[in-house]
Amino acid sequence: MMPSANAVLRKPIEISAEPEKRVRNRAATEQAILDAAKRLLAEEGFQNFGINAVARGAGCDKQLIYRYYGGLDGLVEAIGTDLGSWVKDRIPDDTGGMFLLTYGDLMERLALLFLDALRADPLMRRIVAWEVSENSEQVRRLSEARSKALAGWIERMRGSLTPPKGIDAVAVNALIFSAIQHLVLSAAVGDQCAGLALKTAKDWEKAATALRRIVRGVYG
Amino acid sequence: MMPSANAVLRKPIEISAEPEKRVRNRAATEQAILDAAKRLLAEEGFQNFGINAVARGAGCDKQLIYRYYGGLDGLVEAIGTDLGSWVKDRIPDDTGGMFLLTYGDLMERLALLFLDALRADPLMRRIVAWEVSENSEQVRRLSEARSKALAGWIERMRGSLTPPKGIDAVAVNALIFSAIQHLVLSAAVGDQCAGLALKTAKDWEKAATALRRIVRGVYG
DNA sequence: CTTGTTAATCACCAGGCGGTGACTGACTGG
DNA sequence: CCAGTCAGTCACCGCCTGGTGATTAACAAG
Repeated sequence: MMPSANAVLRKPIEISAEPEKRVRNRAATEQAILDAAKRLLAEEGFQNFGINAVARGAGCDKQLIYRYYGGLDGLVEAIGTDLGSWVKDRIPDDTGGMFLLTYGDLMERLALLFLDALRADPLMRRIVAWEVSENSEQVRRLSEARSKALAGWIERMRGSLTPPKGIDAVAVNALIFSAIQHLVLSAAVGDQCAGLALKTAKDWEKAATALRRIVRGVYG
Repeated sequence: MMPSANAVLRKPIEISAEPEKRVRNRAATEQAILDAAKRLLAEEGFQNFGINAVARGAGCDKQLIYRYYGGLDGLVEAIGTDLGSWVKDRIPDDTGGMFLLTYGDLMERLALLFLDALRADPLMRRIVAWEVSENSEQVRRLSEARSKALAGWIERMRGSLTPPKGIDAVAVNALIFSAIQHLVLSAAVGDQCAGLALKTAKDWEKAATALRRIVRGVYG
């Protein structure tokens, strides 16, 4: 049965400059799976996101995903847990040296920070798109984790500032953040949104100006 | 081989109160396919939208979809063509008896009309969600048809009104319509958006008020 | 060297998908 | 009456998906 030839065939595929393969290291494999899942979701979107694709991306057998995460659902939940630390890593927690005197100052800054953060994070964008496209249990949990982290961030930044009397800040802010999310998502797939080009830095500067104007319009 | 039993098996499944089946009517079949596609897309979303599902929904063989529409792409394009008439059917084209004196009056009315129209139209919502989730050729065409129809509607309603000087109306409006779209989409899947409940009529009234406030904030 | 544990893999399953070519059966014009 | 046209159906293909035992291989302890 040509054992030597068989051995050659069975040798794992060696991508060049990959000297040694980690073997029998559960923690590392778990991490590799989680990383692959996040990478895949960020790069390919949720459409072709499945057990097989993740396993392929992690370079391991899909069985391990069932073992270590209890299936795709558990894996998605693990991503959601990571999401809690997203805000911390991606969005500055201080005021950047400026003194925020009014609620309007605060919201302008938050809106612009959120805009940039979302633009820079493909994974987050895919999750937002996922949220408005599907209603499964897994995506609902993901959505919850995200909104909780975001609300926490806002609360932390808010300090003792309070919105102007007579304004439903929750509703207004929901609209403002909705605007940012849809704008960024739309730009990510087609470099434009409702006739507004969103490609060059100058385009984005215009969008930011409009956003500032809107925020200032409601909050002064 | 029990021909009689075979005949029974081959008899088409009769759903009760379906007395006669349309036979050999191409135009009707084409329409049935298109209707099934729109219905499926509206009810199930783009995730499980495929040749087999549409054929099943239309109660005909998928081969006919290839023949009459040249495949899924052509079918989607047919949906896009229909989209042009959406605005006409769904959103009033007149000013509802009110005189719009300012650009702010106009945009407030447009925003509220668009909000209600989108809330009432599941197909449109699915298409919007699709737009921000995928980048294929078919969805790009769909997106284009939609945005063109929308832009035309706005242009028609605008009349001779012009935005205030010094305001980038394109950018501002893109943000406003983005806000509406994301809000409605978010509500459609989870009855809320960024902590704002969107279930009861009262909830929506709050959202509409906030929207009015935002529009008035920028356009006066 | 043997035994047990556990990381990791393999082989296989049913079922759905998009897609294609051959077929049936009704109507129609010569 | 017969041949052509055309709506509609069927059977099949290869591929991929999610999911499940059974199996192999590395390592540590006795």
